[in-house]
Amino acid sequence: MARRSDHSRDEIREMSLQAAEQLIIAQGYKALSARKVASEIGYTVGTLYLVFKNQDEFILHINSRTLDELYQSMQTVIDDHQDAHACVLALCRNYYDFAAANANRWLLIFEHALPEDNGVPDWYQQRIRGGFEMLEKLLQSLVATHKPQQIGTAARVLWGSVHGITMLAITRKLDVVGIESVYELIDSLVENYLAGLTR
Amino acid sequence: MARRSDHSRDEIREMSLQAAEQLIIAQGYKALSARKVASEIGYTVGTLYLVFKNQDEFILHINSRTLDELYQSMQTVIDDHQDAHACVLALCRNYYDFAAANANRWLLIFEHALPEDNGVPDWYQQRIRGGFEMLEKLLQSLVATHKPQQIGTAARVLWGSVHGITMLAITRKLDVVGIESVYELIDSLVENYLAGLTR
DNA sequence: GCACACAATTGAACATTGTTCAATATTTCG
DNA sequence: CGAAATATTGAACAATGTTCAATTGTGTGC
Repeated sequence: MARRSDHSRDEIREMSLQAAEQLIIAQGYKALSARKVASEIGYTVGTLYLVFKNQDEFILHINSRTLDELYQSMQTVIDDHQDAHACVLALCRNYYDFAAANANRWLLIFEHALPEDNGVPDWYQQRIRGGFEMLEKLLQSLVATHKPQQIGTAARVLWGSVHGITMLAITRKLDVVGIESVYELIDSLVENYLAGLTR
Repeated sequence: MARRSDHSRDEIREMSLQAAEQLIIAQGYKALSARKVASEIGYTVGTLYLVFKNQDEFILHINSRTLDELYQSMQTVIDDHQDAHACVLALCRNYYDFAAANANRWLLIFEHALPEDNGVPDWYQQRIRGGFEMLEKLLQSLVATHKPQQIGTAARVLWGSVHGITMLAITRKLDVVGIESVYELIDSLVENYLAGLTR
């Protein structure tokens, strides 16, 4: 039996999350199970329930870490660009790149959510808001003449659209095979939508 | 015991699919289970496996029926509009309306798909293609000067974008509560993207 | 009408899942 | 060193998808 001082609660949390991520990366979210994670970190199921309330909360934390990584990669893109227009385009491509490179973890974020999900905790709702705010700042300098509300709308349209194209592309529902690359779709969206906005 | 002549295989298929749809509509896709469906139609689990290969195939048929309904509603919209521009806009709104009105069944279409899904049967892949073709025809008359490949791209961009906005709206990930309605987002997408295309 | 063969249907069985919690092992403290 | 506190276990429960030998109903040939 593992001794109680071998690892702190936080260490067990961290180990569990890492083990879960490895499982998901390697075999997809359906392969995730409490027993597998527990045995991977050298503990048993019961211990996991000391540290996470239940599987929902566990997955919420996994998703939160994935979102953190995504936002971090977005920040890098923002830091690398002077021109706002080029930056928006790069950000949208980056969203697809991230999703493609981390498909299984990224999919978990959306497989898990239910329509009746009123119970999503505040800290998670905040995480979601984070992405929009980055985009809103950029759009603000791009279409300076627009009202804040219009910019909020534009940010949501772009975010949702790129998300949709990415989602369908990754789950192979776009009926696109090599002919048009996903970049082409994203570029078409961004260029034409922004052109329409600033017309 | 139900007698063997009480229902044909096709009747059992139909009854199973209807029972499953009721379950999903009422309680979401997670409430779907072979035993529940079986007991609902007055048979037992084993019978279901005479009629469907496994749960994956079962869900595929449920989704196929949902897609049929969606396409049917799209066809109605198309028949009701003369003007191509207005028709595209109405179609996009219709996509959200359908998804909102049939949230649980519509979500199942996307919860179920995996990235490694090479094994999606042809007849299902064809069903997916159906949506694009409707949109492509419309866009053809709208941006007649464009090459067929560009129209294919535009159809995929619009489809994916509306899908993404709809998905995030329905799963409450758009951080939009009343302020901007989803129609506003869809209208903004369609008007500005089409304006960009025809500029 | 009866027995036999065939086919439809069952439901027990298996492995696996999330989750709980009394029992146990280990550490800490007086 | 003994006792109290706490960390950890793992058996137990209900539910899942899936299989398949056993059973039961039906139709056919005599």
